[in-house]
Amino acid sequence: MDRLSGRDELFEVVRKIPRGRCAGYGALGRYLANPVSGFIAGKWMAAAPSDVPWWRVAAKDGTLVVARRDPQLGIEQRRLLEAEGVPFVEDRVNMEAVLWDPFDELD
DNA sequence: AACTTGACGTGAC
DNA sequence: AGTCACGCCAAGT
Repeated sequence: MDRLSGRDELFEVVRKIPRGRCAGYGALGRYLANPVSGFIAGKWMAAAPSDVPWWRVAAKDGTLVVARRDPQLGIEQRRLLEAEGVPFVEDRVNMEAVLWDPFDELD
């Protein structure tokens, strides 16, 4: 009713991820008024508008999921993250260092 | 206009 | 370690 569609609400949450931090799909989906699985959250992220920091979303273990279907985009995501000072281990984000959970912020 | 298909995970078993 | 259920929506046919 007076709430955004789950997808739009997800984008709102992604906008709140601070610079230099990174969140997992599952955590984001769980935070919504109507929680969804990480699977669904991922699908919604595929349609993320340009004004949301989509690159600050990765799999829980730090994998840049987008690289799976578009290696080029994966490279760009890594570049954007490193530009914010996000540390990498091999080809993954060091999630322990930068993990952002919306429940921790209680914005 | 109805139906099918594809789309950036995660944890439980 | 492999399989499976979970649940949404838009573009194409």
